[in-house]
Amino acid sequence: MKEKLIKNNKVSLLQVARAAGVSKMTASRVLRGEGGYSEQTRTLVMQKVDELGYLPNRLATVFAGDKTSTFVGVSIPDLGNEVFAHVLEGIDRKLGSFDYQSVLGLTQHTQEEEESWIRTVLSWQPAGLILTGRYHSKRATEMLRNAGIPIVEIWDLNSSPLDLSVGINHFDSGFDMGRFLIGCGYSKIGYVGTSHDTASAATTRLDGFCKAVEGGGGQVAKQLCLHDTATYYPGYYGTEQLLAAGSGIECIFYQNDAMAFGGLQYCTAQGMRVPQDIGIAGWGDLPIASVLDQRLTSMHVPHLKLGQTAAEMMIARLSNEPVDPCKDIGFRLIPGSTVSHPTNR
Amino acid sequence: MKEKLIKNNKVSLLQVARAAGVSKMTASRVLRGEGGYSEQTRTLVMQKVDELGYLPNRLATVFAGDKTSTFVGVSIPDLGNEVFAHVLEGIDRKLGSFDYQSVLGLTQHTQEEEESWIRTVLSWQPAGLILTGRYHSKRATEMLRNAGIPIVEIWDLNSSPLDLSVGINHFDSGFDMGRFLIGCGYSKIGYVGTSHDTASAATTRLDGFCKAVEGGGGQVAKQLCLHDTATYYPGYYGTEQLLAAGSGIECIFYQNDAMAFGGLQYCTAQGMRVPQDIGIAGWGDLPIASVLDQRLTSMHVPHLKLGQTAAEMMIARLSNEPVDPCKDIGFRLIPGSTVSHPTNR
DNA sequence: GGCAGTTGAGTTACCCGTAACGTTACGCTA
DNA sequence: TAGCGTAACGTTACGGGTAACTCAACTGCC
Repeated sequence: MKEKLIKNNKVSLLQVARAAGVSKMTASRVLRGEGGYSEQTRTLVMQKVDELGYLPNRLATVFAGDKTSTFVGVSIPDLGNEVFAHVLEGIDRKLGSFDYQSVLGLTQHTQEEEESWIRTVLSWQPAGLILTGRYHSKRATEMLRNAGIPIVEIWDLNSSPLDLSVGINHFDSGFDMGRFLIGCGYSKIGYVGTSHDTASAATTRLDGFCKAVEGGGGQVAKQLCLHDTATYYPGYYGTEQLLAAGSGIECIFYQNDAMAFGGLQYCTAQGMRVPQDIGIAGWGDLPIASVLDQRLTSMHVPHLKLGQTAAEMMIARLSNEPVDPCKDIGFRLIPGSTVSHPTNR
Repeated sequence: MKEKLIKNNKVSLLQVARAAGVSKMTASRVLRGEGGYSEQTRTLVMQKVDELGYLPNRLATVFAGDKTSTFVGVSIPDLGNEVFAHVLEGIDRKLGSFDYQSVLGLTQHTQEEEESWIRTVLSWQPAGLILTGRYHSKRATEMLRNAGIPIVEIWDLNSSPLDLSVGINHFDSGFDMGRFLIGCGYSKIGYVGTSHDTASAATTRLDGFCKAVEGGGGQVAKQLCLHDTATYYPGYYGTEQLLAAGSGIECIFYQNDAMAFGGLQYCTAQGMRVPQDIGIAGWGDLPIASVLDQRLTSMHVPHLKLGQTAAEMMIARLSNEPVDPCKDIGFRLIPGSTVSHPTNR
């Protein structure tokens, strides 16, 4: 790119104004359409804008006005997990329609990554932040409190959020699934997931699940937390590992539907019948479930809507409209046919 | 947030300097660690930084230095399609490790969205742009040329890029798949996809595919381009539509593996055997393929690596290192077992 | 003819950090 | 003790746009 040589070819407002034979201020007024100029002047200025290919410098605007930008920082653990890709899609589409831009941060499920990302992104004077999860490092929390900008914590419902929160109660969703599986007559149940972090929604879910199972007289015979991403293949080999011990597990609960599908495939490949020989339950109700010949037992969570809602709350706050600080987006159990229902017995 | 009332609580360098009893410049030098101060001064300034919770304002830095920011604009068509989620993940991880941030733009496959996003994002003085696809509106192209920043066009390999390009030759990948299927002995082949845009990689792929099939004496009997997202369920019902006509189609090529899996499920549900009764070929080699009991015929494309490479090229350019302007990331045909091979006949 | 009101345009200060240069103070040498 | 070098720090200008203010020219009305 030879243009780099002329790197100061950025056309500024002053140059437009000069070309049009007016002052910087007049040009600025025309650009902002706030009146105080003649139609003739307007036409002339706009013509020069076109001719010179002037693009406003928003940094200068923010800088001058002591305002915030139109950036919204969005932290997401990872995109290999379809769930979060959908959440992000919901966020960015909604933000975009209000002329805000997402500044992405993939925090890889670690608080250190999150803290360092928060520090960086705050230095860009964002209009607000949307963070996945409710657990942040001490220094991060401090920075967030002092930032003086709207903050939406998503995914994990937080009854005492830093500012705003939208998500679901993961403990309850795990609990409900546990109770449901107990109700189906299972007593020895396994779990396959990937989270090895105590401060994560998946862990909270598992806690709720265990509580319900144990409270219902069952037993979470084995919990497998793989060091891997929560997708198909880990579900497959995780199931293999889980069942290898031969501990008489009757049903497996997975961290999400992708893993559950992996597990389903493993079981089928081994000649096991689902649900007669083993029960399979997923979580999240991912799109893949729509084409399986069995309805996967799962927990429906409106991912896209969750993202949209987070963005809407952010925008409401930015527009100084009243916002309910805590929003439970809800979940819904899908009984499906990959576990055996008592009525079928 | 009551803090909004004190919205000017932003601590500036001047305040730190005053608190430490030094000049702004001294404080600045300490912060940048470029020497020219005593150890005593350094300690004092850093202490005040901590006390006051000072966070640098990077807008001011960029503004002052006439430099570019550490933003990289990244345009992606949509995230519902797993393929692009992986590409984005590759990009953001790599950029992040070099302290650059992605500013996301979901362009929904339209040039108008892209143009408007480019205009906005350029006004933030990004360090560079990564764009999906090689087709841009006239005005967008103009803006990009005048921007004077590195631009990486990804996905669709572009032999004469605006600046840099990395991707694959979609025509060839379609052509290879077409030739392969013809070699398998198929002659009446169908296609199911979602793209209704002539300026898209999927369309280019289909063109290559048709050319190979027709050149090989076969026939692309029916092409279905749904107005939907390229995921599982459209693959399912698209297959239903395609086969409803009863035109004797022997094999179906899909826009990607997710759609192919949807199609596979439809066919199986209808009692058809794959590949004996019908052949199924996908594209992209998505993770789901790793757990199917049949190896899905597909085209492997290193999505994550594509994203990483794009980010690496961007960083090289930004560091003034030499970069090969065109990089073919390549693809690899996966014969799989969902089409009947001549050797098996 | 004088004055208020309107319209267009110019002036200045400011936002925050950085580069370039100017100033001060101190220690060393002759 | 004058002279000089240099470490340490201060001062100033700048960048692009905005807000608030001033100023000039022209209109219309009494």
